Amino acid sequence: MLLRMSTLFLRTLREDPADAEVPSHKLLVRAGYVRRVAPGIYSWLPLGKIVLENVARVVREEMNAMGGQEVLFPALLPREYYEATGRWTEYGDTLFRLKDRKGADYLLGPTHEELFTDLVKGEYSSYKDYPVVLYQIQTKYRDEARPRAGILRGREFVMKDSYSFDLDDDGLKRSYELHREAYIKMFDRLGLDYRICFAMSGAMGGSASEEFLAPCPTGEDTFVACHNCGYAANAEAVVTPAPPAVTGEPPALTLLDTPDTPTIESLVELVNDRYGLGVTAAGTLKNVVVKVRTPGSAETETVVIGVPGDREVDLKRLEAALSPGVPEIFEAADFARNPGLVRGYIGPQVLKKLGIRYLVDPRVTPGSAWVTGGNEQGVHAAGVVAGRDFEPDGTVEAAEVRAGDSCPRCAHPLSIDRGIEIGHIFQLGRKYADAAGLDALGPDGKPIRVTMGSYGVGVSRLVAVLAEQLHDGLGLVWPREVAPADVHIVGTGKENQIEVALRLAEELAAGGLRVLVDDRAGVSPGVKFKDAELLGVPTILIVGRGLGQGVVEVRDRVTGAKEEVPLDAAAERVRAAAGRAG
RNA sequence: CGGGACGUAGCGCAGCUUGGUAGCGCACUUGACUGGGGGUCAAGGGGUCGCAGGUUCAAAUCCUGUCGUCCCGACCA
Repeated sequence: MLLRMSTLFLRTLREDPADAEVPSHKLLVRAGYVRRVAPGIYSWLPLGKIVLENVARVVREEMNAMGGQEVLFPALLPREYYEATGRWTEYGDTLFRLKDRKGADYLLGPTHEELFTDLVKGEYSSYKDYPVVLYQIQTKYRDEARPRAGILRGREFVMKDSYSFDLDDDGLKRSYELHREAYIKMFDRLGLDYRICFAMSGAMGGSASEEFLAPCPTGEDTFVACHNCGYAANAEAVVTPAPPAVTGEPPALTLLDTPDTPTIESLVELVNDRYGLGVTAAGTLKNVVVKVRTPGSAETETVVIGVPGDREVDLKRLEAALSPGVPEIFEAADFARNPGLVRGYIGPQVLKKLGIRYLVDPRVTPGSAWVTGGNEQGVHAAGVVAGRDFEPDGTVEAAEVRAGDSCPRCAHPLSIDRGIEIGHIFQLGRKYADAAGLDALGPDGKPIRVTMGSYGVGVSRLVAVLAEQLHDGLGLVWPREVAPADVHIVGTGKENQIEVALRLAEELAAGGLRVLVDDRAGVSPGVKFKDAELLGVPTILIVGRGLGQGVVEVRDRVTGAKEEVPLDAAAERVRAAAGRAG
């Protein structure tokens, strides 16, 4: 492959685009890899397209190696497929919907569980056909509430999604493990820094699930990690270790006169000043009211969430815990309709009487005593004991996770970081097979319900994540496997440098190397160097002022190391750098 | 959904307060110089000032509406 800068469709930008915040977005636009078309929708220009294809190639190779077979479904889908599984309604506003000329409902696929399931059902009917793994690399559409960060979180993106079909749970586990290993191989090949985290299976239903997160300050996902036992989990999936139940004589319930205590801090201060109780914020029980909406239904259920007062409710965690229900804010009008709930002074003592479901943080163990609302303006209560003064309807993981919280596995303090989800694997189970009636005929002539796994990799997102993790002050720094070229040859000078650069380029390209050569006439050396650094090809070969002495310069984009090499040894030197010696 | 900011050349921005000739940098074209760090000089091309309505002799500028984009927030009892 030989790309000539003199004719390449490329324009680099000196300035950052105004709408870019994160490094990957700025650099991919500046380096001429992508251009914005609409919010969350981008065009891939020649160099960007090459990188995208390279990432897809790595993903494809590893999928094929683990036994996956590639298919391709349409992005444009009729409503009926998503009707059967209830996702036409469950998916909500995130689904891109459209109508054809007859007024029939269509959608742009956000994922393709239904299609895969239906395809297998149509073709396979015997237990002898299983197991099978199918995948596709395809454009997906999600009408995100707020697309942001350029390629990192778009409304149109390329994703590899695969599905495994097995006859029993052991088979599913095996398929899941195979994917896990394939993902490890592909992400290692891409040179990424990533963590495998326990995850929630979310709206997809199902059980075991892990996310591959690339640590990154601009990441949208929060995850915890234990440096003692290796436990790592998405914040939404972190399990709070429950302290043991409290035994012994419970304190008496007493009402406290607490005017003007709108915040937990003010409450703690006043209670300690006035009553000398010595409570901390963690000893108070904060009760948050939400409305929980079932997707596709107009009905909402009022639910009260109880968390220790020193912690906020993490809406993402709550949402994950209540899924597929969607929690909504309880507004003033809602309080007006529920006079039993006294804003700012809610205590769980009355909830049973009001018929309101009460879910508590796991720290609220049986027998534990709390300072909480007195259900009357200006009144709180102390010695409110779980199991005696109120009975929770269940526990919920809704409280925020903090650095230093105990690891659920070994009790070591957890660290907390941000990351970008690049892959997700999970054991779907039989949800979609049930919806589609996907059975295999067993050896005994009886149907076996198939069990499925679902596995995703954000292909276009990986391009942005690589840019995010691998760049410096000068520009992009691609790992060789996905770089737009193996070598970027710069010809600069007014003698015959460009001619020599082109000759070298042709020689290397003929030998199978992917070559980008800067053969632009009348462009100053500074500009060419800056462009080379911005574009991020791993090896830069400069044919410049040294040519008179018969030497050229080889630079390593990653380390910045420079080396003078005789002209006739240059090709061999570049091949060695590209791992293609000989 | 809520809050904030912004829509002026392909990109980044000024001009708007105080109405009257649409400007700067990058990019682009031509020429000369320069030739190892986004170089210099000169001459150019490129604009329905988001859209609609209004005020006015006159609107990028003032008023009303509308559309769009970006950022922040999404709950603190």
